[in-house]
Amino acid sequence: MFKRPENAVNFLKDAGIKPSVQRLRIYEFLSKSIEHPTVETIFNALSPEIPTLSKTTVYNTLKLFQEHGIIMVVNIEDNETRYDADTSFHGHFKCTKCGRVYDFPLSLEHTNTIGGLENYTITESHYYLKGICSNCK
Amino acid sequence: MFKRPENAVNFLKDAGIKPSVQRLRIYEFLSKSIEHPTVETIFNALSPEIPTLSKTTVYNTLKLFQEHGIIMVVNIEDNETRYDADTSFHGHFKCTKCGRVYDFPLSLEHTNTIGGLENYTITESHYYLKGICSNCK
DNA sequence: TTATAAATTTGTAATGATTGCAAATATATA
DNA sequence: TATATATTTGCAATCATTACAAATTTATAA
Repeated sequence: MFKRPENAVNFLKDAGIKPSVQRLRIYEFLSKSIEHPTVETIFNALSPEIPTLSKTTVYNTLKLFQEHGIIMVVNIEDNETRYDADTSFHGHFKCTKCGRVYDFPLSLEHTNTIGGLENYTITESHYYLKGICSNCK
Repeated sequence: MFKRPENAVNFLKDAGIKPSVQRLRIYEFLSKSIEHPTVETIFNALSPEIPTLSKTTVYNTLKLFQEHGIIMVVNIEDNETRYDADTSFHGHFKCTKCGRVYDFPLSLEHTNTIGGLENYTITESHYYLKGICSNCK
């Protein structure tokens, strides 16, 4: 289970990112969210608070976060890029009915028991499932 | 390891798809390919053989194949959608250096040992890794 | 075979997410 | 306080994908 940093300012600083208002709000929103929001969702959610916010800033900021390794990209549908503040090894389940994306735990054994990749360096691993969630049944 | 159907005409028919020239060539190309091609790649490869081929046809055909369950979408980068004729349970490894996408075997135990998804119906599972392949090291 | 209907393919225009870029603003430094 | 640097912003450009209607091909019925 993801434990979101209680002090986002220090968390960003520790990651080498200067905590501007925009960056802070975007990180906070993402770390509080359980829905794995898209750029659109983030932008719409923060626009009221930060009326001058630009969508380009959201893109820039998320890219910056990625480069510093504090968020990950969730690529399930080819037409919607989602973001996740939880960078630990875990899986995603997308319900094809309600569209929600859920997290689920995944043990590291999964990666370790993979054959056929001897001598490959693994830097990222992504696991996702699709189907119908219990709510929608 | 994927065993490509030796008779593509019958394979398409069995899947309920009328085997037009375009559909046949596209399926054949995809099933012979090990590179998990994009629409662009497929289009460029087949244009010489089928000079009137339209990119829209490639899109339409791949969507049709998906709907009939004979191909799967490989979504690793958010800006490149790839396709795979192998619909069996297996993983993908993308080398971030050379850009190639490799298959690797994955046992079904992986899916079965997942906790936290009791009462969820799973219809699709995708597993991919990123890193550096042995060739690039 | 020939006319007619249905399916498929095609080209072009529209859409929509993402990126490039340069101006504007804010922050840090001398 | 002036100057340099970093950040944000808005708008235009790009690029993959989709919508759509015309053109072509294939199947069906007379």
